[in-house]
Order: sequence, then structure tokens, then C-alpha cells
Amino acid sequence: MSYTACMPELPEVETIRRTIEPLVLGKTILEIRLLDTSIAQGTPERVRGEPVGTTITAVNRRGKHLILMLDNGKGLALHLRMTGSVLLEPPTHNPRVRAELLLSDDVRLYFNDMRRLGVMELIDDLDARMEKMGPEPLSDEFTTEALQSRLARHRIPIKAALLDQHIIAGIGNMYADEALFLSRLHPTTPAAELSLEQVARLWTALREVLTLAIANQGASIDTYVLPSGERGTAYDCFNVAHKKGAPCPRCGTPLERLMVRKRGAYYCPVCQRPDKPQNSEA
DNA sequence: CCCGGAACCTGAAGGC
DNA sequence: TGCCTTCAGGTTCCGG
Repeated sequence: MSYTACMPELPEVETIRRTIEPLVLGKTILEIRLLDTSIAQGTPERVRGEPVGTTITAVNRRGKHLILMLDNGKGLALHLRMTGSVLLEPPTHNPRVRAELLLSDDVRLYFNDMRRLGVMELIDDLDARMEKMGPEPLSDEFTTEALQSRLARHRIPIKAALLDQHIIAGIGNMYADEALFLSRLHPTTPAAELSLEQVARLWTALREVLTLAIANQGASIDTYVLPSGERGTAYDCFNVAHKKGAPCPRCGTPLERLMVRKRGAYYCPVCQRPDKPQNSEA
């Protein structure tokens, strides 16, 4: 069996945010070197030009976006997509540095990305942009009711709904699978058909899975590493994700993998039966 | 509006 | 051994 490709999701980006914020807070951006201009959203000139001279007032995360907040009210956003990483030193393994940020006090950030899917963008109106995204799953506004009302509008498989950043922010393939396992839901169940009780289980599972992963500094299955280059240990806590053939931690049945909307979905065929009797509310 | 599929990208892995 | 194809998945765009 092959374990490939895990990408930075909410816990991984949050780990990067927590690591770099104390290092870059209050620093001035001296220069942005775009070694690969194709990562720039909009024009490269704007991305590397406008932030120069501004000071970083905070490092935020919204979904999978890492956002350097600038003192001019704008945000310099990084999205790592599949294989991007933020490093404090130039990488020695697989060096594919796409951009370098030179800050005051000799602080430097390196944006490394083997594949070139990751992007850097200067966002003028942060509020408007972030409003288009679903709620933050660890925020107070993300209630069981909020999740229920959002899922009720979609008949797509629940696995696909969890991956849709407009419905809920920050969830990727790994943590969607982990949450569905904990809540004992089959990945192809139509989102709108979940009972209130099932949605409540899913809500709890999402919070547990993400919180535990953050505590473990993310999952380094493939290319993700901390800014220091060290590996996160969240994979050690996984029940099903990227574990096809391994015994289910709950019942011992070999875990399976099926395709849902062209995405691999790891699950237990016994604990997550598709046709469990639903709590129908007549 | 809702949904499915293609495209983007590159290294790993599998087939022949 | 080596070439060729397929796959991995976050996001956007396009078409039905």
C-alpha cells in the first residue's frame, strides 16, 4: 500500500502561524524576493512591491490561509496548497524556494514548494475575502446548529461537503476522514440527509480531531514540516487516514479506501456503514 | 444555484 | 533496467 501526499490543512497552518508569529511580530518587511513569479496572485510587482516598508502587526490564519497582517490594513496571504512549507532557514532537502521574505532584525522566511500550486497574494479587503469562506470550525460561532444549517443545503456526499471551503473552512482530506470515522458516518452519505444527532456527533468529532492535531503540531506524512524543519506527530494519532489495510482501532476490520469525487476516502466498512438506520424526523 | 469534471503541478510508484 | 502512465489532492474555472 502506498502512503502519499498529505497537505497542510488547518492544524498544519495553525502550527506554522503559532511558530512564526512571535518571530515576525513588529518586524518591517525589507524585501520580498519572488524566485518564481508564477506563485503571485495578481501581478508579481504588486505582491513584492506594496508590502515593502510595512510592519507586521499580527499573523492570522483563516481556513488554510496564513496571513501576515500589515500596518497598512492589508494582508499578505500564503496558501501552501499541496506541498508548500514555510521555513526559517533555507531548506537542505528538496530545495524549491519560490519566495524569500527579508524582515528587519535579520529575520527571514522561506516559502518552499516542490509543486508550484502554492500562492502568495496581497489582499486589500480582508473582510470581504474571508466572508466568502465557511466558518472556522474552532470558533465560537461554529455551533452544531451552524453546521446543521449549512449541511442541510447540500445533497453532495458529506465527505465532499467537509472539503468545500465555502461550507466549512480549513478541513482537508485527512481530517475529513478522521472526523467521519469518529462520528461513524459513511463518506458518501448525502450531507443534507444527516440527522441532528449525526450532525452533533460530526461537530464534536471535528473539534476533537483538529484540536488533537494542533496539539501534535500537524501531520508530517509527506512534505509538511514545521518552520524549524522538524516533523509534526499528528499522524501517530490517526485512526484511518492513509491507513488502508490496517485494522480498525474500534472493531479490527481492515480499513478500506474508496473514491469520493476523485478523492481518496479512508474508512472502516463496518463502523461506518452507509445504511445505518437514520433518525428520521417526520 | 447546484453539481461534476478538467486543469494546474511534479515526484513517486506501478505496469509492461 | 527503463520508459510510460497513473496517482496524490487544494483550488478554480467551466459546462450542463
